[in-house]
Amino acid sequence: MQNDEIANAFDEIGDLLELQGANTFRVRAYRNAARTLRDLSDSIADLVADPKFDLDELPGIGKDLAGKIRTLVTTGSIPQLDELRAVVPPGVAEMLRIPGLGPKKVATLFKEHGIDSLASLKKAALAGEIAGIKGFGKKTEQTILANIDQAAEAAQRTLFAVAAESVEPVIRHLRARDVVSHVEAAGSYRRRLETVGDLDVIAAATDAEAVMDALAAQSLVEAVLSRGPTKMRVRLRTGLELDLRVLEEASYGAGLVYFTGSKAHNIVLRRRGQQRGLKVNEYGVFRGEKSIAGRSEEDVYAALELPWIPPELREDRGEFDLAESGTLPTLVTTDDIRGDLHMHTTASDGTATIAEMALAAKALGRKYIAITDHSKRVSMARGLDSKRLREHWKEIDRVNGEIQGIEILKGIECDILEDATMDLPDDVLAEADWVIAVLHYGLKQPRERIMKRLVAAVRHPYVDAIGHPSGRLIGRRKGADIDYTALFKAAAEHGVLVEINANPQRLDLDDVQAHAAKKHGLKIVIDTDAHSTEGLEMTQYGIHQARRAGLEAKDVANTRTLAQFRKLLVKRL
DNA sequence: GCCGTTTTCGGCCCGACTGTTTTCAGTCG
Repeated sequence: MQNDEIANAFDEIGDLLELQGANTFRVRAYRNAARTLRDLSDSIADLVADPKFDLDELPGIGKDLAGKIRTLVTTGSIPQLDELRAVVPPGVAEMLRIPGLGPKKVATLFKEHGIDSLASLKKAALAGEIAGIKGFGKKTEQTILANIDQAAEAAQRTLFAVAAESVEPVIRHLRARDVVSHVEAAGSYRRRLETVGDLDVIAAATDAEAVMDALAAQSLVEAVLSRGPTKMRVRLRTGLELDLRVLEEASYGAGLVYFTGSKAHNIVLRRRGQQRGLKVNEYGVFRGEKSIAGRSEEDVYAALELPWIPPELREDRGEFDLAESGTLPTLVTTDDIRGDLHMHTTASDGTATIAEMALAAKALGRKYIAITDHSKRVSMARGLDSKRLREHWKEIDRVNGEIQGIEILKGIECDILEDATMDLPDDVLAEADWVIAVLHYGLKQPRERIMKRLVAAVRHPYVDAIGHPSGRLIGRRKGADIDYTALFKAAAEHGVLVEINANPQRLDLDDVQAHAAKKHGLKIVIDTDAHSTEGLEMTQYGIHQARRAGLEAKDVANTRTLAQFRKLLVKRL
């Protein structure tokens, strides 16, 4: 059983308990536990099986929840969840997805009016029966009708790179206004999550109305959804919704902290404030009525006796311990990257030639690249067989001799076949400068077979790195079922690198696994997997993921010079 | 249901906005 499934079960218990009007702190305990489990790199099923490990050592997991995890892993179900499901039909929890309907209102609809699904809710709303219910009204009924059809679809999150195209023009537009002294995107966008739900923008200005007017006039804004004295929510033409919050300059830092989140990080900050007799909110840090910090983020953290914490680490996943002990990492940046070791050319499914890719990479400041076209198994992409690959490598040598200022390595993205053998013969792979082994096919194989393939590749004498390990496509395809602990142990033993693939749809390894890889002593390589010259600019997305994993430049192999990089390829020394 | 620098009970983060109310509950982030 995967960690996600266990976390989802706890989230579902939280939802169902909340609908029953359970104690809110009890509900929160289930949600906290779900978060802990979801952020865990180790397989929970393995931890359950490990007699030396106590589950209640995990944060937010006590005796009771530890028992429920064990029950779920060993029996496949939790009796409490089954009982809750029997009392609350599945359609009731689905109603929670409609904006404006929370647990209290949904409980009223279900218990007092027998509405138990989105379909029956829609019918009642169309018949005008909702407006008459106590606590409801005409507006609520209209909101339900306006949102119910899209609520039937799963909550959509937007890839970071796509969200950037919505929020950056808005930021530029507001920044150009005289009335605005500072403006910045906050929320999960600023934390560089791989996907964002909605956008948060925070501005410092004395005239909030003028800022909100400016936003309303921005060409991307389709509709104003709500507007108060300091806060406004709009829907953009791209479909994303955006919250704008306007604060005075003296509160800007506190507001930025508050709206950057994460929620879990903020809760720890405010609790920390409480322990020091301080109140922390979006206006500042207060001792009684008196504000003692708020102008900058650094002030706010300092008032809580902490150094400034980079947004990418603000998840309550250990950053407070690092901050307190003065051991926060100096996170890797795009400027640290010297090489790009995964890209395609017209030889397989890329759109640019070797020379075009090399010159574009050079223009971005790269000192070395590896050309890694597909191997023959990927026939759709015109993958290379031994003969074509050797010819391709000759061409690479020729171009390498012609272009100054960047070194081009002869590489290959070689498939690990379903039977755990490599797609190209050993004598060919031996001639490469650099071999990335990847799974493209058979991603749905059971964990045992997936691991057999990955471990075989790691042990192979000429494999230097494992590329996009899981093969996932965010929001579209679940990755292979991988035992990451076993993979990282094997990779460490054989001196194999693991990739963070910077393609915004992949970002594979993810932040949790990349952090775990670092703890296993592995070096990570951040590659674009570019299929065009423009694709070479995707390094930044991989950097985001690496920063969220807490990686420093020294943890990333391709921050090194080519000579130093080659020394990491122990199999080729 | 969890947890401990006010510790094994009694707390558990904080405020804006909306809609439905006549002073506030519910929802959201």
